[in-house]
Parts: sequence; C-alpha cells; structure tokens
Amino acid sequence: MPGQNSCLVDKLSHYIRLDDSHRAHLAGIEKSERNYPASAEIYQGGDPARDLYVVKRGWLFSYTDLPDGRRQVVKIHHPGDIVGFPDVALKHVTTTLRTAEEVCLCPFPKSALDVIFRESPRLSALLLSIALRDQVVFIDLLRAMGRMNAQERVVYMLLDLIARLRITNSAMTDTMRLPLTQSQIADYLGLTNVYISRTFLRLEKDGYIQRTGDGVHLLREDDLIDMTDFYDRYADMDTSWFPEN
Amino acid sequence: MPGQNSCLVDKLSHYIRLDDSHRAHLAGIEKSERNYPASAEIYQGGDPARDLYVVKRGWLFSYTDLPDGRRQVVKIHHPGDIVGFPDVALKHVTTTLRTAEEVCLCPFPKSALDVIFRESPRLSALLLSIALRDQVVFIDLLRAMGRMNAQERVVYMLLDLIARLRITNSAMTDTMRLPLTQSQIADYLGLTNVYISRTFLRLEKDGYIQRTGDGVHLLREDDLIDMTDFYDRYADMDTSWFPEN
DNA sequence: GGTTCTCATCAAACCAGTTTCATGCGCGCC
DNA sequence: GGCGCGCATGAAACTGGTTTGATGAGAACC
Repeated sequence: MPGQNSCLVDKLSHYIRLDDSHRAHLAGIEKSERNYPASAEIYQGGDPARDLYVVKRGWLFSYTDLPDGRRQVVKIHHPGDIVGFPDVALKHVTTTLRTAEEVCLCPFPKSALDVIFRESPRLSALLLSIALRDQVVFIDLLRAMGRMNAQERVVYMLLDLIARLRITNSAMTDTMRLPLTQSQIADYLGLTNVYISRTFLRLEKDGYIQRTGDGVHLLREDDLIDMTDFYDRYADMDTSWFPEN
Repeated sequence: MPGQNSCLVDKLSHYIRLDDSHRAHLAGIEKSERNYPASAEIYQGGDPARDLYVVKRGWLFSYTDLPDGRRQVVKIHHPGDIVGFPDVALKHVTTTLRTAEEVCLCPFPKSALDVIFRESPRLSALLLSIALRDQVVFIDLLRAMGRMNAQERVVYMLLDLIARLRITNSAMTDTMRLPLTQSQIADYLGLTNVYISRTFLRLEKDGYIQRTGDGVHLLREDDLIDMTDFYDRYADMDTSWFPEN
C-alpha cells in the first residue's frame, strides 16, 4: 500500500509530533498516486481549483505567463510538498503546473481539508503555519527579485533549494541535483537564460560552486550565505501556540 | 467602546456570514487600541514575534533591508488588514513595520489564535484561506517584479491598492489617496525614486492617471487592467469547502 | 550512423533603468 | 516671515542585463 512511508508525514512531523489520529487523516490524503513523464503539463492557469497534490517523487514547477509570452516561474516543488495549496482559496487555479522530470503525485480533493479542520485544531494550526511560512518564503524571494543582482539571485535560489531538501533528508550534504534548464531558472529569477549561463560560469570560476552534469556542489556555503544575507525559514517554526490536538 | 464598528469584522464578513459567536471571538481581538504618529517604527526585523495588529486607521508598510542598505518594501497595509500575520509561523519577525501617516492599531497576542482554532473550525478555515489568498497576491507581485517593466509595475501597484480598498469601501470610486513617497514606492517595486517620478509623469501625460496632492485618479482603468493583465484576487474566494461553524 | 532537437556557451550591439547632482516647491517650525 | 528640510523633478553619464544570432555537445530516435 502507498503511504507506508509518506513524504507528507515525513515533512509535517518535522514540526510537530503526529499521533495515530493525525496520521490517519493524512494517510487518507495520500491513498491514490499517479505518474507523469518529464515536461508534462498537469494543470493550467484558469482551470477549476479542485485538487491538491502531494509530491511523492521528482521535481515540478508552477508558472504564469503574461499575454505576450513573458513567463514567471513562481514555485519549484519537491517531494513532500503540497502543490496547489495557495489556490485552495480561489475558485480557479492561478498557475500552470509542469513536471521538470518524471514525477509521482498523490492527488486529493481540497474538500478533504474540511475533515482536518473539523477534527484536528492542531493539524489545522500546522496547515495555517505552513501557509504563513510559505508567505515569508515568498517575501524573501521578493526581496531577492526586487533588490539583488543576478549573482546574488542565483546564489539565493541555490541556498533556498538546498535548505528545503535538507528538511526531509537531513543526511544531505552540500551537493544536490538541479534538474532545471537555465531558461527555467531564468524564468524563476526574472533574468535571461544567457545571463544565467554567464552567472553560473562566473560562480564556478570564482570557486563558489562546482557543477557535474545536473549536480551542483556548494563549495563555500558560509560565503554564499553572507553574500545574500540568507536565512533558513524551514528549520524552525513557532508551534508553541498550537492547540493540544 | 472600541469594536462597535470593527474593521476586521467588516473585512471578514465580506467572505462569510459571521454569527454572534464568531463576532465575539473577533471582538476579543480588537479590544485595545493604540495611536502612532507618521513615520514611526512599530517593530523591527528580528524582534520576537509575539503580537499581531489589526489596522483601524491609516496606512503602514513592512520592509526588509539588505546589509548594504538596499531596501525592499514587501507589504502596504490598510485599515482592516492583519499586520504581522506571516510572522505567526516564526519565532522572530522578519520585517520592520513603519507608519506612512498617523495610524491607529489594535494589538493582540498571537496566542489568541489558539481559541479560534479550538472553537471555530469555520473561522479557522477562513484564516487559512486569507493566508493562502495572500500567497496568491505575493505570487502576482512576484510576476510583476520578475517580468514587468517600470510602467507596468506602477500600474499594477495602483490597481492592486484600489482593489483592496474597495473591499471595505464599496462606494469607492476610481480615486484614492496614496500617502507614500516616491522613494517608498520605488522600494516596493524594485526601482528608484527617480524612475518612479518619470513613470508617474509619463502615465499622467499619456492620460492614464491624474494626480492632485497625494490623490490618484485612474482615468482609463480598463486599459490599465489590460496593460498588466490584472486580476482582482480580493473580490471572490472559494468558501464552499468550509466546515459549518 | 545519421538526423533532429534541446540545451549551454560565446560574442557584440543595444537599452531600460541607475546614479549623481542640481533645482525648486511646499510645509512645518520657531 | 524666513529658515530648514523633505520631496518631486530635471538632466546627463553610465552600466547591468537583454537581445539576437552563431556554434557545438549531448541525448533521443529511427
């Protein structure tokens, strides 16, 4: 059965201890799963917002297009993430979801949240906190987009991605896979593919990173953190005010 | 007594009908109030995240600074807004809060949310939805910052501000006060005060807007909406999945 | 093994927005 | 009423990132 090791439970139990009833609620969410090939479009901006997806395997990203073709990637999704969460508030989804490689997703209807809110104030508070924490992450990204130059933005992205991967894989070192094209990275950071290429070459030449295939190795992480004034928003959350169960 | 007309109740009841018990919970939140002069700093990034504030009167904004002095304004707050909401998830606040003019705030401890989560699943779901809707708003802003030029960004900001003001003041026309300096607007949009000045002059010359003191009048709102592919995220939310009470 | 396609890199002209400094208006303050 | 200051505007040099088009390497597909 799926769910015997649930990415979602892994990710959430990083923040609060989950008892059996909590796990039961979450298991109900991850009961079906589906595979998608690389570069597949899963839904499109404007579609009715009905389902959410827990990522079980692989990378995806969400983006919006301007009418004239300019594109902004707004979120890069990893295993354990809940994809489509912001659109729960609206009747129609606001972004297009596309796979970066082969992925496996667990879809569930957003009406499943109703049960959680009725039965577990504690889990509800955790969901709110995750939504609010994600707002802080968007604020950090906004700061990078508004006030950082190209090199700082690239470094910021690398630090953010690796911090997120470390939540569920604490054994992770300073190396990660980066299965995105330079055009996709450019659309994420508000730059061009040409300049992303130049910036990566520069970072490599200056000894900040090392690349091998689609792998990236951060060589002087402390310097990179200083360069971007980076702060890890994923490691600690304030759960002190949460209700008991 | 304060609370006889609560900005917060006004704003929330735009989305769901609030019964007496809901109103009682919210009234508990707005029971104390405090005034601040213009250009006052209310809290600073790094302070412990203890209180939230409901805005009763006046404009404020939240910002972060980079170590070298670059500044990013991340949110502009109006009456009815809950200020500091994203920081509920964290132990320390991530932004600095400053008044743009004289304001009146109702502070309340974030532990007050505990009662709401224990006693009203419906109000809890609304809080989550607002947090998620605000994520969508940040995503829209991110798109503007990443892929729009200066003129489009300014127009986007004007449309967003007026859409938010219309929630609580449906009688509002196409004119609003804009009590922000051009430097503050520049720090919000990732531009410079000089270029904000040039852009406003250009918009005025091209007949898109008209300015009088700190008032802005949108002359051809449909054209402005087309120019930025703007969508109002405040008008409708999907509350269909909310629990009963 | 050749064809095709995607992707990273290179190069050079170009431009949107920055930087810096000067001017002038309006407002609060003594 | 005059002083000082914050703020919008103007002008000109400058630059970080864009645009366009060419090249080459690797992977997928018959």
